[in-house]
Amino acid sequence: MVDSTDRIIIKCLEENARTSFAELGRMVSLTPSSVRERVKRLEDSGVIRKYTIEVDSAQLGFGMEAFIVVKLRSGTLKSFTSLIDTWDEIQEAYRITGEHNIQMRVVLKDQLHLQSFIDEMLKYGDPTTSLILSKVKA
Amino acid sequence: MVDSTDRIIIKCLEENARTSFAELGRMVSLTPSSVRERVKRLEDSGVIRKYTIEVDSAQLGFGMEAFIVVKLRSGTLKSFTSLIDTWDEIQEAYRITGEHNIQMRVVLKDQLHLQSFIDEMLKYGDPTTSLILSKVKA
DNA sequence: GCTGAAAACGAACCGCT
DNA sequence: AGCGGTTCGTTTTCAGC
Repeated sequence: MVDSTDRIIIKCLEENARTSFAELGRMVSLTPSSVRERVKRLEDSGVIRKYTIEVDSAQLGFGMEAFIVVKLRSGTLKSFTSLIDTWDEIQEAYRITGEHNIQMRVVLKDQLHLQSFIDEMLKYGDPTTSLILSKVKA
Repeated sequence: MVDSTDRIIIKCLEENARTSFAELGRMVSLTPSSVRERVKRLEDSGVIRKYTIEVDSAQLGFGMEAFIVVKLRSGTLKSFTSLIDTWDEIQEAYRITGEHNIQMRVVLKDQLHLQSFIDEMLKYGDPTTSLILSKVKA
């Protein structure tokens, strides 16, 4: 379903999601029309989930970034996941295996903000916080 | 430096990084030229780090996704970080505070692949793995 | 699945305010 | 910072292979 040409296109779009079909075509020796058809297929089949940007949240006033894993108390999973969209601090969240049930990456203004967010998490389970010092890859 | 108009533009681009300047202009009541200038400023100042896509790695043959945190042995940090770009499994990696030094998200073909990757990590420190069950947000 | 051509649209550039 | 005009490139669509 996904051939080597598609894989090149995907890699280019991972590098720069605004690459034109014309330029993608130059990379894979196809016309813009053909590339367009392939990209459409990749979108429709869900291989390409989303076109997005990576943002420096520090410059938006969120100088603190952290991973928080939560061990939810029994019975709180459903209410927790239904609330997850309401917490703006959460950039991404995953259900995971192991000691904890949820892993999240959060952005926060400062220590006080972190404290209040942890307090919120304590309503549902047992959170463990690791501050992010720097991004080492991608 | 970043006003409320910029914030709207950023949010739109997070939703769809291929939104045209023309359409962004409609959202914030500015001409395409003005939006272009703002976006350029956001790029140059590093607020917008990258235009990228989110991909369904399962459909690319990597059916297993995991978070791995590593507690590096003393002295191995530098060699580890210099090698980080050579491991294709690692989608993103961060230096973090706490018990472990490195947090990564990795994609893998299957259990055997996971095993060999963990073996690789064992050369540098003590890895702990949590499989990703599903993405709950964003 | 890929191509090529036409029409529509958007991006880039620049002078102006 | 924002605007509008020109030019140029890109996207879209579609008939044809």
